[in-house]
Amino acid sequence: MKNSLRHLLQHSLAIVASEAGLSTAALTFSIERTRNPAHGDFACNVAMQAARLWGRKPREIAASIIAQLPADTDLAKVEIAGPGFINFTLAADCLTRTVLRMQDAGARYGFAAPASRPSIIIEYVSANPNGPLHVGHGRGAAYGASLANLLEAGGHQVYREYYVNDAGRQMDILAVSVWLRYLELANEIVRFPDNGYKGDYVHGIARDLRLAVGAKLHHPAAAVSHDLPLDLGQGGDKEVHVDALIARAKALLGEANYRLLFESGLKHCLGDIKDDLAEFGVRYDNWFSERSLATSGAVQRGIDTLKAAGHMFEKDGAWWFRATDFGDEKDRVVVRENGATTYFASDIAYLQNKLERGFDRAIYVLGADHHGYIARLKAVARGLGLDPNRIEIPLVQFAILYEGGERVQMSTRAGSFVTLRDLRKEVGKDAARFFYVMRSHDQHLDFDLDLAKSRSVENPVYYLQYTHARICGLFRQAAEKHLGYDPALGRAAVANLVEPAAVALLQRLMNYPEDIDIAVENRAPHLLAAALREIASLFNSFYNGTQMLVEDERARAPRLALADGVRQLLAVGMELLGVAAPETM
RNA sequence: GCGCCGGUAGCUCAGCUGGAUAGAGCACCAGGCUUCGAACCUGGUGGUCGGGGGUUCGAGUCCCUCCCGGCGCGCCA
Repeated sequence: MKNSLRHLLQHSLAIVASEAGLSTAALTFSIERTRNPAHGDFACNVAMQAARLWGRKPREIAASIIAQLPADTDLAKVEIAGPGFINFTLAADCLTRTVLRMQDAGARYGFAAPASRPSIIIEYVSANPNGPLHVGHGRGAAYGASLANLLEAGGHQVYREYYVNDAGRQMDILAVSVWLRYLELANEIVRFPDNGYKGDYVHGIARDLRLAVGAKLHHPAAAVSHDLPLDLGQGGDKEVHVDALIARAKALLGEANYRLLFESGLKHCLGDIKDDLAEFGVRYDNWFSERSLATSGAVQRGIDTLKAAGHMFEKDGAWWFRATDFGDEKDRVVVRENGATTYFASDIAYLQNKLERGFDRAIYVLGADHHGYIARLKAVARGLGLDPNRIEIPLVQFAILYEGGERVQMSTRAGSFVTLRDLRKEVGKDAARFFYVMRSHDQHLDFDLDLAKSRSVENPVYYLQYTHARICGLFRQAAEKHLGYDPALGRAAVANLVEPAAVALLQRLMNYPEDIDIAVENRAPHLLAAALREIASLFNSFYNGTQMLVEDERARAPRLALADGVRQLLAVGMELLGVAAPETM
């Protein structure tokens, strides 16, 4: 609708401008839905914009434009208002035909044609597999999954990927944490490192490991702790201490057994994460192994690419990426003095890999604490000779947990956190998914656990589900009362939808495709959530004030057609957000 | 210190490229079920859009500055 109005206006504008010998080249204008019905359906600011450029009065320009406007069957009225707005009122049947458009489009109402927009690889969560997901990860999961669905609806081809950090020091720390718990089972008590993973799940992994391999990994406590540098709690350095412990584990266990230990931690944690996310309705097309980047030579190739392009230099025995050439704050180490590649080296390879797989865009959904990555990754893209605009990095702000009015501190390492699994058990998948994406990802989220747990009825997700169930109930009632629904008659008689509440609902429904567009372009699933709530609310107003199951078929059929359209729209919309649409509650 | 994200009703938050009288939910007040699902609906109270400048026909939105809060600035991942 906006587009066709824009066409009409541009046609008219060209005539007005040429008659006055003026140019429209620098002229931009907006067409917006009005909020006030007295202003018609759409308003355009073109006359005011032109007034600024041309130095004439806005209302005079508006009058000239209207005079040249071609006739259009969708338009009932065009008028000047306020400082020079041009207000458009649509023809009545243009509005009611929304019901027909919804029926014709079916579940895809508001969606763009598949593959009509650039293809996207989107990565979300990608938490290190060294413990269970906590509620902070939940937000990234809910946002990422909903966004991926939304992008698909918006015509993007979407590929969902999880980057598994199955290499690196954090995983080694998990391995030794498991090992020490394993030794404890045989009464070999070694002081647990301050930097180790203290969560209960580590004991569980250790027990499983003991069952699986027996005493194969056993060593006396004295041999393990012999001559280790002091830990933080002993007045030493926790990093140095834990690194020494890792080295000790490798030395005592040997390559094969250390691998066994390492894999037990990885398998367990990754398996737990996969199950957790699946139960949360968060799915992936691929789980991408970080380690595979090293073994396949991708890491080396990334480094070579940067070297060949002259963006690497050697200093203090290490190899650096000259990120400052591309707008980053500082240069970044890629290969350490000891020859090991950094995590950043994997990032380079992974980005190169993603874009070379043929995706037009790569979206990284990251936590707000990773914002330093934006400049860094864009610098890498440019260094690799790729367009940095192909990378988008929406940051998900922190979810701050409150329980009993107190802020809950979270730390994976200290083992004190609320897991995503616990949250799902308490508030349910649907409420949790909706709660997470109700707000802008850019906004800090106060997650009141008490409210979410004990008074979950107040969660707006129930409003949507209730509305959906209510419409389903309506059709059950229709069948019982033998007041059937004739879709064809509904189409034929849509002009009978004249109640103010029906008109308000139809207007909102007519606008829905635009809502989807805006949500897609802004990577903002919360806008979809808001649109669904408004539509549900408008439907409930209509429903409450108008008897649906009336004897008169020509009144009943269009009302039911409208209700059916809303039902389907809500069901599809909720599915995009990962929320179930029950038929009864 | 530098950088990123915020500051909108008592609370939690919406507010697409700058548009008309700044919205919703909760809370509070007053109403609505012999009738399709009252987990609903109708109406009302409630605002220096953090402060101050600026840009212009017009600023919650853009620019500058200050204040407050969160987060980040490793040869960690």
